[in-house]
Amino acid sequence: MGATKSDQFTKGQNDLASLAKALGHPARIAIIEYLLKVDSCICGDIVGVLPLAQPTVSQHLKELKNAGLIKGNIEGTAICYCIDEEGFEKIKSFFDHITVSLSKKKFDCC
Amino acid sequence: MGATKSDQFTKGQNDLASLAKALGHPARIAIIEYLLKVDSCICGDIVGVLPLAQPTVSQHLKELKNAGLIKGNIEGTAICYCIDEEGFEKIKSFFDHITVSLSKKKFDCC
DNA sequence: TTATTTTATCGTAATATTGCAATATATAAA
DNA sequence: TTTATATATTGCAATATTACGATAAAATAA
Repeated sequence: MGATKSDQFTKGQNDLASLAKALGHPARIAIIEYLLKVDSCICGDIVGVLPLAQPTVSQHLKELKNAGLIKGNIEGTAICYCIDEEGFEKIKSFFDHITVSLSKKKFDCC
Repeated sequence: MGATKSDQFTKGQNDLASLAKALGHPARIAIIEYLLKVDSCICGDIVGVLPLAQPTVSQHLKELKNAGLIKGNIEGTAICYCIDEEGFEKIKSFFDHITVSLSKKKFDCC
């Protein structure tokens, strides 16, 4: 035991959980916030911004990329990372759906 | 090492990460979807809906509750769980902020 | 009172995540 | 070519998560 029973849930549930999981670490939230703050998506200085060692940052970037939340291109000796709007669209539509449901129903019995 | 360096990040970053992390499991996504689907927030049959054992479901419910995404009241021999709108508001405002940022800037260089 | 029912907690095994030193890879500059 | 610079990968230790059987707790029903 111990492994998530992914095959027992729908693809939609697993996809959403993967996106949320990728955002479930303060370092990765910080990376996204930094990408939103800087004007360009060239961010060769991302390692210097975070309180973590270079391999650790590289790993977090990889996870965000795998989840479809950021995109990266080789740019000479540096890597150009930027927001992947597609991934964020998926999460946003989930929360928009929740907002609509909440406005229709009354969940104030608790 | 292996423990998350939470103290190196801001409270806002940690709070957001905690909320996202709580949604980072398909079973917890399934629980939220179920709560949105049923008309009432009385959900004594939540264990029967999920492909997991009762203690595991109880644990997932506890995590959602700790994260502030659901609320629970003792209701006789059953527990009444329902959506906690406050938690979802926090996440939604984060994604709304991202959407605004994305519409202002061009992240299409990658 | 003694069942019965429902949810929570404990204990533990299996697996996953986090973090970093060491090292590899790749491009640019000298 | 050699050197410098930047990012990726490997390997491993520390910690966290996931899942469930066993058991406890709490309220209702008989």
